[in-house]
Amino acid sequence: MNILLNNTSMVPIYEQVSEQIKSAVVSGELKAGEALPSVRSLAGELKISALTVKKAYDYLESQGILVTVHGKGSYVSETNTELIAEARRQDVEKLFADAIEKAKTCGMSNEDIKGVIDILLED
Amino acid sequence: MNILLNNTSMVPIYEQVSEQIKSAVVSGELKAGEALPSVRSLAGELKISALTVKKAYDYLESQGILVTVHGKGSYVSETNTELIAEARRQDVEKLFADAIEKAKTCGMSNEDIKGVIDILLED
Amino acid sequence: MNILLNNTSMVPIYEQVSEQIKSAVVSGELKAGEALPSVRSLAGELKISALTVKKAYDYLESQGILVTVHGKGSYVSETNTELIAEARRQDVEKLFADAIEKAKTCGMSNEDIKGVIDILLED
Amino acid sequence: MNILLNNTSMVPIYEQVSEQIKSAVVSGELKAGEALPSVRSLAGELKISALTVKKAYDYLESQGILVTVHGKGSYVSETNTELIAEARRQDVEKLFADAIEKAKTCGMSNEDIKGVIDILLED
DNA sequence: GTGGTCTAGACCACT
DNA sequence: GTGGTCTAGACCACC
Repeated sequence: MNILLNNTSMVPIYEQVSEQIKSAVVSGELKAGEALPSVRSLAGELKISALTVKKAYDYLESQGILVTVHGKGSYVSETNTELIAEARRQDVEKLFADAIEKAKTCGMSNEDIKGVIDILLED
Repeated sequence: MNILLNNTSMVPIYEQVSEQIKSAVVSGELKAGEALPSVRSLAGELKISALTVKKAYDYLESQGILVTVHGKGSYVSETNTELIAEARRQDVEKLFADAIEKAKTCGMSNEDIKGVIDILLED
Repeated sequence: MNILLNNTSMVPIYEQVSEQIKSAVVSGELKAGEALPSVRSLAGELKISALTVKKAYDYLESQGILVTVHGKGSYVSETNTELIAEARRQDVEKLFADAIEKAKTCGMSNEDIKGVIDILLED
Repeated sequence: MNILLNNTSMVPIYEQVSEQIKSAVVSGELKAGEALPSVRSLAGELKISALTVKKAYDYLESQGILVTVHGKGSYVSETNTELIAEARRQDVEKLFADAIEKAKTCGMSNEDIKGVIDILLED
C-alpha cells in the first residue's frame, strides 16, 4: 500500500485513504480476496489515528468493496470489480456535470468548454 | 437579489451566498457601483443570521469584488469585472482538470472523456 | 475650502473634514476671526450629510479651534494658533512613538530606524 | 502565549490577538510547525468568545502565517518567516511615511523630524 | 438607518 | 478533544 496524505487539504484524511484504496482495487493493484494491512499497522505506517483508518475501512465496507472478518482482518471483496468501476464512472460524470454547470454561469459556450477539455487532455 | 440556499448541502451558507453574488457580478446582473442589500435586510430575506451574510460580504470584500462604506452600505467594486471573470475561468479550469485526473485513475481514455462531455453538453 | 474626501478609507468622514480644516488654520490659510462656510453649504459642496459636517465643527469647537455664534455661523477662534500647532506636534510625536514601538517588535535597531527616516525624507 | 488585551481601545480584540501572534512568529518566539493554543483554550484564557479567537486565526491563515488542520489544531506555517518579517517592515515604513506626511503639514522641517526621532530613540 | 464588533451557546464533522 | 459553522441578540460608531 502506497498512500500519500495531504494534511492541509480540505479533503478529510479518511476520504483520502479510502479513495486511494478504491483506486488500487479498480486498477487491479489490489486483487479480489487479497488481504489489506491491518487497521493498526496502516495507522502506524501513515502516522494517523487507528480510528481514522477504521473509518476509511468502514466506508469501503459499506460500499461493498471490502469485507471484514472479525478477528482476522479485511479483504478485497469478491464482487465484480466492474460494478465498482461503474460507480466510479458515475462519480466522474458528476464531477464533469458540476464543472459544466459552473462554466455556464461564467458565460462559457459549449465550444469554449470543449476547447478547454482539448487543451487539458494534451498534457 | 435572487439567492437560493440549500440547507442540507455540505457547502456553508456563507459560501453559497458569496458564490451567487459573485456570479451576479460576473454575469452583469449586478453592475459596478450598484448597492447591495444591507446585511440585515438580506439576512431577513434569506432567514439567516446577519453574521452569516456579513461573513459572505467580508469574503467578497477581501476578493476585491465589493467595497463597504461604514454607515452607508456595500457596493459592487468599480474594478474591472473582466479580472473577476478571468479568475472564475481559472476556477472552472481547475474543476475540469481535477475531473480529468480522476477519470484517468478510472482508466478512461481521452476519447471516453470527450464522449462524456458531449453527452452532458446536450442537456 | 478645498477639502478632499476618501469614502473607502477607514478614517471617518467627519475626521477627514475636521483634520483638513485644522491644517488650514495651522498653516495660516484660514486666519483668526475668518468665517467658515456654513454647515449646509459645506455639506452641499462635499455631497455629504449636514450632520456629518456639524460633527466635524463640533469637534473643532471642543478643541477651541472654532467658535460658533448661534444664528450667524462659525469662525476661526482668536486663540493663539501656536497652541494649536503645539497640540498637533504632540499628535505627530505620538505617531512617531507608535511607529518606533512597532519597528522594535520587528527587531529593527535605532540605526535601522534612522536609516528608514533618512530615505523617506529624501522624497 | 502571553497576550495582553485592551478592552477600552478602539482596536478590535481579534486584531490585537492576531497582531500579537504575528509578532511572536516574526520574533521567533513561536517557531515554524509549532502548535498554537486551541481556539477554545485561548478563548478561555483571555476570557473572550471563541468566535473572536477564531476570527484572529482565520485572518492569520489568510495571510499564510498559520495552517489549520481540521480536528487537530492550528500550527505556525512552514513558510519562510523572513517573508513575514519583510511584510511587517513595509507596514512600519508606511507608519513612518504617514507620520512624516503629517509632520510636514505642521510645518516641521527635516531637521525638526530628525530631532524628534533622536529624542524618542533615547527612551 | 448603516456596518463593525462581540457574546454565549449550539450542532456537526474530523481526529 | 479539535476546528467549522450558525444563531439571536447586544452595543457601538458612522452617516
